[in-house]
Amino acid sequence: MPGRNSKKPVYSLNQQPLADFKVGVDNVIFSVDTAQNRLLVLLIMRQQEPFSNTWSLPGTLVRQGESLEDAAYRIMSEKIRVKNLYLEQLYTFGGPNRDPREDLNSFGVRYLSVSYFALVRFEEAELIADGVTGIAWYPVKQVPQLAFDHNELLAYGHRRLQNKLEYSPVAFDVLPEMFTLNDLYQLYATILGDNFSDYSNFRSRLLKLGFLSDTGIKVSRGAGRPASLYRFDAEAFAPFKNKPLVFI
Amino acid sequence: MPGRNSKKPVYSLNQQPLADFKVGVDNVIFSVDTAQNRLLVLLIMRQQEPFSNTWSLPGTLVRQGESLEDAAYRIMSEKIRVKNLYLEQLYTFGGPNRDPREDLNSFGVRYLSVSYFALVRFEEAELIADGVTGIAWYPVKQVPQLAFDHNELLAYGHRRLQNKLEYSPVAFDVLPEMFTLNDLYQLYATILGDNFSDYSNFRSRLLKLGFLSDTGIKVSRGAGRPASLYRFDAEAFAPFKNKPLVFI
DNA sequence: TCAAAAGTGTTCCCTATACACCCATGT
DNA sequence: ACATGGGTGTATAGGGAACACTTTTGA
Repeated sequence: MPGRNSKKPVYSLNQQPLADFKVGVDNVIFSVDTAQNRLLVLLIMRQQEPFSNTWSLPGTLVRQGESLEDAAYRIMSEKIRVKNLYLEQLYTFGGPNRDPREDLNSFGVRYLSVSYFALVRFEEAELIADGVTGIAWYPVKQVPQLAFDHNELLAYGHRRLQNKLEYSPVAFDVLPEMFTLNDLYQLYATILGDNFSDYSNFRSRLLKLGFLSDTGIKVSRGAGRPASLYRFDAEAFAPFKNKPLVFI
Repeated sequence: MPGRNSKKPVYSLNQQPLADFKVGVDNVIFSVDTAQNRLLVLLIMRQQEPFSNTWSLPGTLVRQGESLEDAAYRIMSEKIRVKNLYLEQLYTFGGPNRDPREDLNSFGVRYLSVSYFALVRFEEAELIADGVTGIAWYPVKQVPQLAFDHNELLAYGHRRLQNKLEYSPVAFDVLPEMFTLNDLYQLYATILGDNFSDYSNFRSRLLKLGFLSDTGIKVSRGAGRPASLYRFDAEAFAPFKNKPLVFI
């Protein structure tokens, strides 16, 4: 294999030039505003070309020695301070001419984008405003036109989030240590859309599964009977691991 | 942004050098040997370092002007001649030091791998033996130690195939135009493992869904009552599109 | 004492499962 | 005739959807 930086393109065995890539990572970061029952996504106002002054998903280019997941976490840490989160790879877009930068001064270098989706706790997620870049939580239902193909990416991430929620216990990664069953229900309802299930049925189904333990502690929120705080019991959940399990 | 092939690494705004990538595509290609009821995967005997003389999943490096999916299809067309197939992106591996080539004469270039999984018709898939490279269908249950992290990749692809089968009509992409319900049942049984469902229940469930149309044509295979040939009716299936639909 | 929220129970219906049984063909 | 595989029907159990009802608090 020829060395790096030879002026000629690298050829494979059958003499076809290989493409050179920079790799970007874009994150679809969701959170749930339980007060207003809205699903939010984190957007960044771009300051550079291409798509300057356009909202976009937060992204970065992968650095030397950095894994894809490292890069995904780095984006998070540069934009928000969070404790609880769930992160998972989404999809990879890599067609030529996807990124306008390929046409400019790139000299044949292509841009490939690996996307991740994340779910974080809204209450604890503190946005890092650097005074230069615009950054904001947008209700998913009201996102404007985004840069690149980010609208599609968001749609794809949204679908994936909905599936994850139905089939795996992501919710507990993002809920406080102790929570009421109504907190849990609201989380499901705002992500999956209303009418996804009756509250009392949701309740009994989950309790019957047996991995939610009642702490006995009661909390009162305004009028009404106080609610029990529950805790997710990871040990009791273990047998369900990797099993198709439907929560709704 | 600095031009290509400058001797210095490319720096982003905050002076961190970006990684340069070559992008590989690896395919997990499945087929079903209905005669012997075995799920097969296509393996290639590597001829080059690293992992020379080791079985591996068929792969290639992405060329200039070629999309990821193009590359995935190119792998297929270089190894087998197929008509019916289903292809879908799987996962992207991109950690540093994943590929031993990065240590050799790569001078900092990293190798990222985007994997695809495919399902093809075994009967029509004609392997292209070039006399040099070993190529073979291996029963999934008997695959040996593979190059790179390909065993994990295969396991991941297998799980994804099973899910796909349960929730979407992939089977019909890979079945002949007309097929008996037993053909369909066997396909499901060999991929999902036996005891996934009773035959007669599988039968009535699918027929009730209403997107399989009886052609009236009968085929006799040895002893026993002749079976009806059915056809997948894409129009009748349309309403189920994107809906969670369980076949098993 | 009444509204609001938490929590329990009941009814109905649908469907997955496990079979038993009938049908049409080759030998 | 009978073995073989295709195809139909039925009885039962469990679970989801809808909703009525009870309990415990704040105002």
